Parts: sequence; structure tokens; C-alpha cells
Amino acid sequence: MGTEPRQGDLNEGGDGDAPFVADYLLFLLASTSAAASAEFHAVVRAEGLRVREWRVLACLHDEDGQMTTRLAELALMEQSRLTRIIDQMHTSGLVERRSDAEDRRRVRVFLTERGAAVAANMIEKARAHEAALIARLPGASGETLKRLLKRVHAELVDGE
Amino acid sequence: MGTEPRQGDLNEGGDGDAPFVADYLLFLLASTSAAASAEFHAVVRAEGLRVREWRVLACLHDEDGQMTTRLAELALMEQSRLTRIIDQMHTSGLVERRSDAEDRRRVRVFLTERGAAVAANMIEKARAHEAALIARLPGASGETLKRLLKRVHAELVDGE
DNA sequence: CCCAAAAAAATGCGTTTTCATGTTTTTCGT
DNA sequence: ACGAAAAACATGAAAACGCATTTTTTTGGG
Repeated sequence: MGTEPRQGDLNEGGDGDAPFVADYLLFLLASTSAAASAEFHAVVRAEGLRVREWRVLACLHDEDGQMTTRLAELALMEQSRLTRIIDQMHTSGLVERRSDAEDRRRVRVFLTERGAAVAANMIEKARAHEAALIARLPGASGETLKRLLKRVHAELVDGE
Repeated sequence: MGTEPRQGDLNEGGDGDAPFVADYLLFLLASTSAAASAEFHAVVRAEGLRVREWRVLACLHDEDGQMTTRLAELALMEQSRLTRIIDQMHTSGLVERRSDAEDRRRVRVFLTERGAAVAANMIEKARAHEAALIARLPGASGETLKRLLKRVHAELVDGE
């Protein structure tokens, strides 16, 4: 006994040289995202939704009737994956497809009445969870982080 | 024509009320993480590794001989998934298992010589990529972001 | 106007991932 | 010291996922 690794936090020391993971931006982003999301994802599943369905609902709430490709980008998944998620969400009565009159290659996805209700309900829960989460961070870290993430995200996506 | 949604960035307006996604912390984290990682993940795959194998290599580089459960936490994956990734990495000669003498339930994972070499090589590439990425962010955003993420991650994991 | 190229979405299919459970070893209460 | 509970890891089966390709429609050059 005594050789137990610590729980939770990212490692500090290394074998001999500098630790890498704990100071690597992409790991910090991924693990913070995972840790922060874990709690709410439990709520999502408890509501009978999968994480990706929740993402689709949230994106459509912001702008209903988006085309498949764009929706896949926003909801952070592959196009072919979204196609099948939409199938299932259609089956469970959350969304419907309508082909675009201007360009018949396009399929636009709309919330059903029930889908809109579920979306609104979940967004309320998400806002509450976010507020609670930010509340337990020191000072204004939460808001600062959001501001920073928006800037970085914008730079990564539009810039270059 | 003319009704085209913008490319890339997160939506600003909504149907009628406040936009949600573009200001929601968990989405900001997830999408920034995805956008930032996308580039490097291409490098990883080009090197013949999968993303999760790369994570394992990096974690073991920082501290070799970790037990399965802990390694799964650090490398952001499920325990049963890690078991199988280790199988495959063993097959490709990157790691080896040794059962812990003190507690024979435990399996510790070690880098092979080749694994260590691959890890070192990838970490070099990762550091270079990170530096380039941070360089194209305005001012000190990158470093500020890292500092903030460390704090938030620590709070989410240890605190509470 | 026509045909090749591009764009949007769907689909076939092999791989990955997860969930629940099984097996072995250790811990802990009495 | 014994047996129940817990911890660590492995595994079987089902679902989810992503890649490559196909189908349909639109665009653009000659």
C-alpha cells in the first residue's frame, strides 16, 4: 500500500521529464468537456434521449428547418450518422423531414410540436445546469471561459 | 439563392427568441474541442494510430505502468474499451501488460521500447501542432485558455 | 442546350463502442 | 478467520458509428 495513484486530477509529475498531458491544450479541452458534460448527459439519458438527439433538438430550437449537412456540422456529427438519427427521431415523433422546394437535393429538418416541447424543456434544464455549474467555479471563470471559447472557436472555424 | 446559411460559425439569431447553443458552455467546450482536435487527429491517423491509441501512449509517456482503470479515466474512455485497445496495442507491439504483484486483480500497462519511441515522436508533433495553433489565436488567448481550463477541470473533478 | 462535375442526402457494411455480466482477487465487518 | 461485499479486469452480444459508395438533383463550361 501507499503506491496508489491519486484519484481524479491530471497527473503532475512524469517518469523523469516534463509531464505532457496535463499541459496540452487538446487534452485539456477534451477532458474538461467530458467532465463538464458527464453530469448533464446523465440528465439527457434519464429523459429518454441520447446525447446526439439532444444536440439536434437544441440546434433546431435555435433555427428550425435546417438542412442535413449544416445540422450535422452544428450538432457535431457525421452526415450519415445524422441521417440515421433523424430517422429515429422521426419514428419517435420529434422531427419531420421536408424536401426543399428551391433545391430538391436538400432535406430540411423541422421540429414537430412535441419535438419543440421536448427541446424547450431540455433547454430549460440545460440552462439551469449550466448556471449551477458556473456557480461552483471560482470568481468569473465560467463567463471568462465562455468568452474565450467563443473567440477561439471562431478563429478555428472561420479564420484560415 | 440568398437563403444560404452561413458556413462554419455558430448561429447567432434564432427563430424569435434568444439563441441557445452559441452561448451554452457545454456546446462551446465540445465544439471547440472538436474543431481544435480535428487537425491533429488527421496527423494521428496518418501515423497509423487511432485517436484513442494516441491518448493511451501520451498518458503512459507521462506515467508508465498505470493500472487499467486509472488509464481509462485519463485517456477518456470506458474501461472495457481500454481493455480491447490494449489488446490491439499489444498485438501491434506498442504496450505490454504485467499483473501487479501487490494486488493481483490489477493489470499494469507498460510501453514497449517501440511504444515509447512512437509516443515520444507523437508528443513532439503534438507540441509543434499546439504551438502553431496557439500562434494563430489572438494575443495570449491560448495560454489564458489553458490556465482557465486547468482550473475548471480541477474544480469539476476534485471539488465536489 | 448538353454533358461532365459538383453537391446533398441515403445506404451497405465492417468496425467500434457500450452495457450488462462474469471471473478472480482483495477488503472488511464480526 | 470466514463469508459477504467490493474492486479490477475481461468478455458476449447488441447498438452505434464512420467510411466508401450510390442516387438524385443542380451547376457551369463549351
